[in-house]
Amino acid sequence: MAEFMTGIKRSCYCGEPRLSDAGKTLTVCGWVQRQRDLGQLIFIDLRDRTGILQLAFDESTDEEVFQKAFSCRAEFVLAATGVLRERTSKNPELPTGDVELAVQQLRILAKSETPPFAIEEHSNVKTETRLKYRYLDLRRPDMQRILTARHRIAKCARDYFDENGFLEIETPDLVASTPEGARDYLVPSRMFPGEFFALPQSPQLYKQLLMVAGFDRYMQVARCFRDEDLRADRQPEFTQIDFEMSFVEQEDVIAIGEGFIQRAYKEVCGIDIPLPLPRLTWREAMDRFGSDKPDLRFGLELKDVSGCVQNTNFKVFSGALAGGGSVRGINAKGLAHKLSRKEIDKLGEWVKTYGAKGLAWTRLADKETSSFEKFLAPEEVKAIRETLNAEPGDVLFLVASEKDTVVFASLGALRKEIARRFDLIDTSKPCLLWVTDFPMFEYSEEENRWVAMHHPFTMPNPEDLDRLESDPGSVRSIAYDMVINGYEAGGGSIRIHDTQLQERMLEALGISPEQAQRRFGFLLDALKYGAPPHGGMAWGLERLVMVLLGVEDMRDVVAFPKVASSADLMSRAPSVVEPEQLDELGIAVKPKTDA
RNA sequence: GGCUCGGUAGUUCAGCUGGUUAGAACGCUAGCCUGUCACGCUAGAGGUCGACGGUUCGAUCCCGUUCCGAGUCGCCA
Repeated sequence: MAEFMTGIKRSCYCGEPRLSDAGKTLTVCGWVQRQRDLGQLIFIDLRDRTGILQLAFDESTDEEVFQKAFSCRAEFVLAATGVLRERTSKNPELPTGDVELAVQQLRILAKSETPPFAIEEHSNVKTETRLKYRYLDLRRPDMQRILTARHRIAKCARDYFDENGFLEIETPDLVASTPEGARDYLVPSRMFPGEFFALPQSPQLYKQLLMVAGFDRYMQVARCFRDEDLRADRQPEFTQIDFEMSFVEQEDVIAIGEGFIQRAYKEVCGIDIPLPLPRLTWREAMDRFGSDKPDLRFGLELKDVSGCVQNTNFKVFSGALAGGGSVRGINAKGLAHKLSRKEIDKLGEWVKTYGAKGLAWTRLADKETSSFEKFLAPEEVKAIRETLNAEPGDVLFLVASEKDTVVFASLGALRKEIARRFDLIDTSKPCLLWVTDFPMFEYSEEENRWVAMHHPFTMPNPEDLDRLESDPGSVRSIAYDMVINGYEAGGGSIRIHDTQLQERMLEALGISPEQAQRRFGFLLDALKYGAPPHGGMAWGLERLVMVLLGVEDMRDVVAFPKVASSADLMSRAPSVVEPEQLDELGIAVKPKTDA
């Protein structure tokens, strides 16, 4: 039978008592980390979210209390009252290691079954088991630390934006579905059978409406939902630190954004981030790093060698150039003796997953070997080597494709892989930057049309406006991403606040006025009633926690995360529902068909 | 949807070319122990080798299907 808290009150956390508190009568509550039974002497390490305190039971302990201590097992929940005293043998490993509680009263508030895994730091238990018993996993000190830091980052955001005149305003979680962008999670409507709400992918439309409504500085810690496949750094439900402001241009938003991240690093990590943050245009980021979220903590920059093989007879290269693509390469400096022929071949197979047809390479070891130089004229080889600054001991990697996107994706990934494999990343300090001047559109092969790279409400660069219809691919937008250590930590844009321009944009995207009216007519209407120039940005809170704490699995920064199939292993969601529930919603579920 | 990897005791793992009774560590249970702190010592319990089917005299091992998990490509305005 469990005991209760009747008549007792916790006086402090387990991690708090110090030698200076010796002699005080304390009551602590927590979980049994470990019980050590030495016969006539029992020690119990009691744990709560602040730390561990040793409880001591000896010949001075009441027999009944001693018997209770004897029966304690891992994860029992205790309340212990006693006198804090100096230890005879101290434990320098523990902040409370100079003292122990000589227990006079002990209540077993709850017993516990033997936990499926030990509740301790750095536990080496597979994700599946941890997630099934997430409430136990979260008892571990590292998880408690992460969620505490997550709270502090969110609080820091609220403080910072509050101090800068922003109001936190909640936008709805049941919204209209907008097929642009990610797949929506749908919620059936009971009142309108056959109709659906969507869960928001972001508060985008609503925060723009708040600008029209005159709340010229808004922020929100907003829950967002995207029904897409998961990754180690992607969950289907996540949180954005979102803000929007009126009467501003890009520089104003960037200044506010930088200010927040500087403060978050200071408050959470104690790290000073110098401002302003460095910037790269999207073009430069792609050309030099093959990525719109480049990790600048290491080199291995891409070089365009198309010019060196302009008139080459080598069909792989000439074909790529003729098709409108390029030939680019990176120089894995000094790695010739660390990268075997076999490993290079494996990398060649690996880049194919990014659409590359292959990987051309030259290994400048004692004996030079190359997969492609024999097909080139000597002056072409010379030019390539010069462009890549090739020296003995280097390995050169080249990718040619008719599509620049393939060249960038392959080399960008290869660059990261080599850095990771050979430990070339300087992790001593974080690397933050802005990537600006994103293209307005990207061509969707799937849909056979231009789609908005950011979203359809993004302001095009006024300098490029005349090419909106004639050459959409060349139009830049007033959009910017904040990149931290190679993660897209946040992003935003200046929005279109002019009705005519917004209509022109939708037309360029191939969205008919009727479609537009149906999907986000309320925003288009609102723009007609005096919309101020506005813009903003949002960070992924989970990404921020990951990058600030150096955590690599997003599940570790979410209290109750989903697994790759987007299921919850603990609650077993999603689950089938009662036929009555479906009836009420007017929904018939298609029976599973055998493949 | 594609590709790759994994599933063996409560946990983390080992298990050779298919062969008698599937092992280790930690954990767990019991006993002993007055200064431990990853206590120590002694003894013990604990297995549908993810599931189903096939090949075989014989399958944890080989084959097929399937379930679950991980990574990744596609996807993620």
